[in-house]
Amino acid sequence: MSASAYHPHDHQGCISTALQQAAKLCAEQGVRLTPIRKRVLELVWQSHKPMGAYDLLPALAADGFNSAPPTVYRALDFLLDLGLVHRLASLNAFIGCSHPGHEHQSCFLICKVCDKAHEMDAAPWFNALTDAAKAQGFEVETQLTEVVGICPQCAKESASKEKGSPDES
Amino acid sequence: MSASAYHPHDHQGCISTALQQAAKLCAEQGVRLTPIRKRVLELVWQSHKPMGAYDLLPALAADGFNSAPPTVYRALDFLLDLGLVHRLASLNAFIGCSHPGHEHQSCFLICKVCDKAHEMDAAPWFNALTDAAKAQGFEVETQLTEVVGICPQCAKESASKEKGSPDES
DNA sequence: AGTAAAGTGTAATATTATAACCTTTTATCT
DNA sequence: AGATAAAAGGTTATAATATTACACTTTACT
Repeated sequence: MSASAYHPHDHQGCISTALQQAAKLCAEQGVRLTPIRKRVLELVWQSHKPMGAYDLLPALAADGFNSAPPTVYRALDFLLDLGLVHRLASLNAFIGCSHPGHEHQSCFLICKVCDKAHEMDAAPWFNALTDAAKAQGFEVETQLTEVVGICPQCAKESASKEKGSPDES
Repeated sequence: MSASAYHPHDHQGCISTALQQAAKLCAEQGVRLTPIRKRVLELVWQSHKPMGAYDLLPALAADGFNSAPPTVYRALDFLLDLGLVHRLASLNAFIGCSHPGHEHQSCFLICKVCDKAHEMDAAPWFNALTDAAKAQGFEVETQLTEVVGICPQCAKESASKEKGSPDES
C-alpha cells in the first residue's frame, strides 16, 4: 500500500488491494460484492481523484451494465455503508477508502491543482474537537473534514516551472 | 451577541446585529448592501438552522422581489465573498456567519435533532492540521469541518422525555 | 420446487446550481 | 445635468446531482 496518493506508485496495486480488501470485508459481513458493486469500486479507484457519480455511468455502460443513475447510486450507497468509499461533500464526489474495515475518522487533503485527494487519519483532531464540543454540551457523532491546498507533487512541479510530464495515475 | 445558537435567546438581536455588522462591513469595503442582499441575509438569519437557497425564494417572492434562482444565488455569492454567510457543504445550505469581518477558520456543530448549527472557532485544529499536512508536504489553504451530533438543548429534552415545548428561534 | 429477501431495470422527477443574454440602476466623469 | 461605464438585477433555459416508485430478476433458504 502506497504512503501517498500524490507520488508515483504502482496504481494497479492500489486497485487490486482495494478489491481484495472489499472481497474480504464483504465475506466477513455476509454481504454480496456483486459485479456492479465491484466494478463501481474499481472505477472509483481508477485514480486518486474523487469521481462524481455521473462520471462512472459511461464506463458502466461500456461494460454492458445498466447505466441509469440509480444503478451507480445504489452501488455507491452500498460501498459507503461498508466504509469502502467516502463521499467528499465539497466536491459531490466519491473516493476509495484507503484503509477500510477499521473504524476511523478521515480528513481529506485535496489538491486544487491535480485534483487528487489523500486520506489522512483525523483521530488527533477528532478527539480534540469532540472534547471541545463536549465542553459546550454538544455530543459529536460524526465528522467531516476536507482541506484544499497544494500537494507535494504539484508544489514541486510548480517550483521547477514545467519540466517533467505530470503523473496521472 | 449570544454565546450559543441552541439556548433560548433574543433572536431578533441576532438578526439586527448581523444586519448592522453587514452594513458596516459593506461600507468599509465600498460595496453595496442592496435590498435583495440585505433581505437574503435577513432570511438566512431567520433561524439558526442552515437554509437551502431554494428555501429563500418563496419569502423573496412574498416581498415582491424577483424570485428566480439566480437572484438568490447572486446574493448568496456576494454574502459568501464578504464572509457574511457560510455554506455547509454536507447540507447544501447556508448559515449566517456569527463573527464576520474577522479572518477565521470555522467548524460547524450541526444538531441532527433540531437541525441548528453552531459555529465554533476551528483555529486550534486548523493549525495542528496545517502542521500535520505540511509535514507531508501539503500546503493547506482552506478547510471545511462539519460535525454532526446532538446539541445540549436536544440532549436535555431527550433526557427529560418530552416535557417542555421546543424552542424554534 | 416454493418462497422471501435482496438486487437490478427503468421511467420519471426532485433538488441544487449555473449559463447566457438582456434591461435597469447606480456611480462617475465631464 | 447629460453621457457613459460598471454594477446589479430580470428572465429563460439548462446543467449537474440525487431520489422515488414500481416492476422484474436473481439469490438464498427451507
